[in-house]
This record gives sequence, C-alpha cells and structure tokens, in this order.
Amino acid sequence: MELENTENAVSKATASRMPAYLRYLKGEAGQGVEFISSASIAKDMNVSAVGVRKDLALVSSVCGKPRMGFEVTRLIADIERFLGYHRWTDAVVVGAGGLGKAILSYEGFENYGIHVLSAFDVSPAKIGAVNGKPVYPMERFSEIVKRHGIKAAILTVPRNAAQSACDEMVKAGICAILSFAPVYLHVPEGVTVKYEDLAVSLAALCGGITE
Amino acid sequence: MELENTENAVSKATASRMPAYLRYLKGEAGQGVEFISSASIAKDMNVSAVGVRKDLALVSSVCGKPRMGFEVTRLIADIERFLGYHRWTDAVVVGAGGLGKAILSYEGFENYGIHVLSAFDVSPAKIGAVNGKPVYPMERFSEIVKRHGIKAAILTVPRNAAQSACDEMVKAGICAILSFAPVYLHVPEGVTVKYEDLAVSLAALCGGITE
DNA sequence: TAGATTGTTAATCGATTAACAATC
DNA sequence: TAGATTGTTAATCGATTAACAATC
Repeated sequence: MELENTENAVSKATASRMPAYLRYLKGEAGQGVEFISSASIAKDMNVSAVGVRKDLALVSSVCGKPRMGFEVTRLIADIERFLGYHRWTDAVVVGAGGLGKAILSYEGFENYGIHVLSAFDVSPAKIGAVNGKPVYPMERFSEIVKRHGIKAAILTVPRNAAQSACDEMVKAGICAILSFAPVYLHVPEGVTVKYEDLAVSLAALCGGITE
Repeated sequence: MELENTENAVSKATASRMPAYLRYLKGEAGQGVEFISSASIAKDMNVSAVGVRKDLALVSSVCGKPRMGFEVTRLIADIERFLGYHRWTDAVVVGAGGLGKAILSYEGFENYGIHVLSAFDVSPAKIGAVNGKPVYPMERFSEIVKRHGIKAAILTVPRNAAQSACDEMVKAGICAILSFAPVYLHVPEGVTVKYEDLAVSLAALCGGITE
C-alpha cells in the first residue's frame, strides 16, 4: 500500500532528468520568464520537445496551456515536490581537507533540503570550525551521528583512508555515502554508495571534444 | 571513415558503466585478485552477471575463460584504452575559492589522463599558487588558454558570477565546461556543459534512504 | 478563424533479461 | 568426465520518437 503511488509511476529515466529541468527553469524564472513552451525548453536543453512534454506531464499537477506553454513557477514547485526537496535530510562530512572544507562552505545544499551539519577528521590539526560548522575528531563520529540519527555522509578522505573510514561510518549507522575518493568501497547490503568521481566526469566531458 | 569504428559500436549505456567497472576492478587488483568471474563482479556491483559479460565482451580484446573468469589486469588495461585515458587533456579551473583550490590539489585527475594546469580568479587576493599550480588573474585567461590551446575548464565560481565567467571562457575558446555552480548556463552551440551538482547527487542518494 | 502548442496513441528503437550451446 | 563459466541468440521490457487529434 504505497502512499505515493502516483510518484512511483514515474520512470527512472524521467526522474533522472528532473534536476536538469529544475536548474533550467529556475534560471528562466530568475530572468522573469513566466510561461515557457516545451519547444523552448527542448531547444535550450538539447532534447526533444515531445520528451519534455511527456516528462512534465508525469510530474506536474497542471496541464500546459496551448499557445501559452507551461507556467514556470508552477513547474518549479511541482518538480521540487516530486524530488522531495521538502523533506529535510541531515548529513555530515568525513574528512576535513580542502574538499571537505569546501563542502562545508558550499552554498547549494540548503536549496535542496539538505543540512550539512558538521565534519569529522582524524587529524587534531583540523579540529575546530569551518563556515560556522564544527569539525569534530573522528573518535566522536559514532556518538554524534547516533545521537542525531544521521543516515547520510559525504566522504572526502584520501583514497587509502577511504575503506576504513567507510567501515567506521557504516558501523555508526550511516546508510547513504557520497564518496569523492576514487576507489571502490565494499559495503554491506542496505548501504548505498554513490561515487562522485571528478576525474571521470571531466574525462567524459573531454572525450566529447575529440568526437 | 571512422578510425575507431569498433569502439563507436559500444552503446551509450555500456560506455557509461565503464568507469564503475574500472573503479571496482582496480580495487580488486589492489587486493591481489588476478582472475574474477562475471558472477563475482555482478554480486559486488549489484548488477546482472549477463550484463557484465555483455559489457566486457564489447570493450575487451580477449575472452574470459570458462572456469577462470576474466584476467583483472587485462580488463583494466582494456577499459582504460576504451575510455581513452591515454589521450592527455589539459584543463584549467575558473574560480579559486575553497572548491577551486581543492580541485587544484585533487589527487585523482592524473590517473585519468587529465592535467589540471592552473586556476584563474578575479580577486587579487587569490592570485599566487596552490599545490604548486599557479593562480592567475582572470584578465590573463584568454591569453593563457589560447596560447596552450586549452579546451576544457572547471567552473567553481559563486552562482551569480557563473554566467559571465562562462561567457568569458567560451569567448576564449573553451568548449567543454564542468560546472559546480548550481545554475543553468546559456552557451552557444558546440560548447558542452556538464553540471556537477553536489546537492543533487546527495539529494538523489538521500531519496533512496526513505524508499 | 488560424495557428501555436498541447497530450496521447501507436510505432520504433535500444537495452536488458532469459535460455542455452560452447568450452576449459 | 562433470561442473563452472563463458558468449550468443531470441524474447522481453522500457523508453523514445512519430503521427495526430484536441484546445486555447
């Protein structure tokens, strides 16, 4: 008995495109655009107009209007609701090196329903605060994470420390890990790892140059 | 008359999975594993064994051996060749804030055929060097990029500076942009933008928690 | 009205899964 | 040999595209 049956009917492919629509539509809204046609969206985003209409029909509560197109603010609200950005999630950072600190200061998370609360590091030199957010010693990880019921973490330690840090995180109850370490992580069932491999992203992009 | 016709025959879906295979196989190789079966790979990576065999058959130059499986080092070499990591690409960073500096220090790029040469920033306070790599004033962007024939750039400026920085980059000849700014960028045809939206990645991951 | 733009049904395309013969 | 594991052919599944009627 699914509560959100209608949302679950949306295909994976469609769902994965929603963040791109949202980013685009917010940009247009910021420039004062009130209505937009599927053809305009398609042209700017390099996709097909029919595909856009199908995608939007699946997540939007209202229809587009012939001759007008879609109401931008309405679409934004619908996509945000679909993506679940109204449900807030707490997350922590493991590894307070350059990347970890940058993530503590990153402006974008709050817009997407994510509170990045604090960071953890094994090095005493890193303990303190960044951007008003505390950096705790790694020994306190389990205690703090369990106390707040935190399930998500961002891993930014060097590659050879990644697996042991990951193990510690899983033991403390973390079940969603966004890893910037470019190594495969062994995790037990029920724990999800997403690899944010900057090098792979850039390499894929550069591959397109020569094609 | 395509030179790499055989490689182009690989489907997009298959190609997109190659970095994950590579990450996994490197991890196994590091643990001394010499041969591995499609079933083992499938189990660890949460995919189907038949899918693994199909994917590997498309990029690997040699067959797996019944009862043995695939030779790990050979697979790694084949996937790296397929992904084109032997072709070196130069890239620069635009925006030398926390994230930009972290990318200048990031250890992973060199393994993937990417040289991150230098960074640029509009703020005089940021000029200098990070991790032995120079940070130039933005005024010199066009000159330096054109001189080295650089086509790829990583954009890490704040969201409201992103579009104008992007315009400047495109004017200087950049045609591949990896953007960390969580805003849609308008670019002319022929320029590719990939959005590395940390918040979206984490949000997608957290969405999985409640499902 | 005429034209722009929508949503939907049917057809195509591509990718995954199932079944199985081949091989060390 | 027997069994594990492979690669391939056929069947299913899902997603995209094409065609078109509906609507403001």
